[in-house]
Amino acid sequence: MAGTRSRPPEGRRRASHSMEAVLTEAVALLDEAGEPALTFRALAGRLGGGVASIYWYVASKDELLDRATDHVLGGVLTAIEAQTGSEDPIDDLRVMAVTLFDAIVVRPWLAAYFMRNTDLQGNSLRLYEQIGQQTLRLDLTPRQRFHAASAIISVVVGTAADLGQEPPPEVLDGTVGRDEYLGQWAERWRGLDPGEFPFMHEIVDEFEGHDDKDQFLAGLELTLAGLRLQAGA
Amino acid sequence: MAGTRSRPPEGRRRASHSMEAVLTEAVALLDEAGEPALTFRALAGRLGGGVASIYWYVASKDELLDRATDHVLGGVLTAIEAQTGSEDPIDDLRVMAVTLFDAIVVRPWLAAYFMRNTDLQGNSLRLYEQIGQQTLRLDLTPRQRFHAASAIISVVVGTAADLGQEPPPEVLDGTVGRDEYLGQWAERWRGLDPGEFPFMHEIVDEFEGHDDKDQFLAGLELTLAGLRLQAGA
DNA sequence: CTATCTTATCAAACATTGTTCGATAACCGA
DNA sequence: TCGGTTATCGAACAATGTTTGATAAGATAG
Repeated sequence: MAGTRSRPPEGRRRASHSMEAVLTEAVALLDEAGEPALTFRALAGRLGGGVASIYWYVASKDELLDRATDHVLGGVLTAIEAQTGSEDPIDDLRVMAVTLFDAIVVRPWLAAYFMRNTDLQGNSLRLYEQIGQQTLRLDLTPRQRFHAASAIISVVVGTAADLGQEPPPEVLDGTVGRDEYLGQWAERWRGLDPGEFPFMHEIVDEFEGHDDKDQFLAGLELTLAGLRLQAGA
Repeated sequence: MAGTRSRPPEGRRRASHSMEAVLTEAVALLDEAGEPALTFRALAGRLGGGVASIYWYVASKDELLDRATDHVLGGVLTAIEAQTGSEDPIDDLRVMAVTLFDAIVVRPWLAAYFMRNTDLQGNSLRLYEQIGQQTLRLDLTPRQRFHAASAIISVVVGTAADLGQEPPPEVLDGTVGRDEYLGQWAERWRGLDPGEFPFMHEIVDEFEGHDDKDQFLAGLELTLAGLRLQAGA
């Protein structure tokens, strides 16, 4: 049986990872092609090692995604902390929400794992704390503060997830521009029965060529206006 | 080679499906154990047929999920249409949002595929239209109406997805009650440094034993208040 | 220096998944 | 009876997350 077993390849060296490297490469894969691109084999290839090695650092793919999420959330958090300090706590809340929103737009995979993330700890917890601290400057009850902070996070994540859904491949390939894509939907809606779909006809012109960021800002503003009203300011 | 090939089993009859049956069983599987429970093999087993047969009705799992989502959305839509007609359009909006929210709470898998659903048509389109029609009764610009309807959907789906995330297995198994589960988080937060986490200490009592529905209603009310303000009513 | 334990790596196998292929039954109009 | 469309199904395929057992490399103790 000698020779059957694969003898130690002399030229081949053992790879040496680190948690930092694993997370960095994982995030890179996620950024390049989204969630399905992050496979253990692709990640192992990037790290120049074997597949099973990754399991020394994380116990499962879920944990890998949790850690990757927390990893990038660290950057978002420092960006947010550097921008607080306005006179108006509502202005601060707006800035924080926008910063988080922008981060999710750049990394659409964040939204999905922001929700699936039951562990309110680490940077996720700190982010929640930062937003909540602004509500401490408003004249609210503890319960209202609890609801306000949660509502703002929901608005950001909900809108970002809704708008950040992957466009169909023909848009990603660049064969069809975004405007053209929106135009196709607009065209379809214009063909609907005006009696049955008066609203779609009302907004189809607005939809065509709309900006996602404006849509988010408008929704955020509604929540902030309600909050300001509630605080009696 | 005669005999090698599996000869037609005489007692075994061919199964006969239908699109309706496929979707019904698919929804049943999703309801019982969420998204991962819906596999083509499990579905085929329920239908008493072969795996490949399902591919005559749907081209992929994505399409299966889209159709299943649209299927249950039909029921939500009729429930919503039966409840409109209040004097105050904002009251109607609230009822519609709550109805949709309740449907997602019962079926947490809906939230995920509500967002991934790029095809704004079918019942999804009708639902959007129903919500939008209420904004027609408010004194708003077309753009404001477009943003308002989108914001409400985002609030509902975002909050439902956030709150409807699957609790850990120990809660599902019933070995640990929900109150006990919340209590464990509360305990952890109480151990945080009060100087660094003043907000968490402020709301930990509210969090313990809170109701998800109340949390949603509070967030929704903020958006509706902002909307009412914008409409100048 | 040697022995031993811990840390870290890896190839290979395993189970499960979505999907495709080719065959073939069941029905139906001519 | 024939031919074509509709519908079903077993078997195989490729890709995935995960486990196993072996083993190298480094640190630590004797």
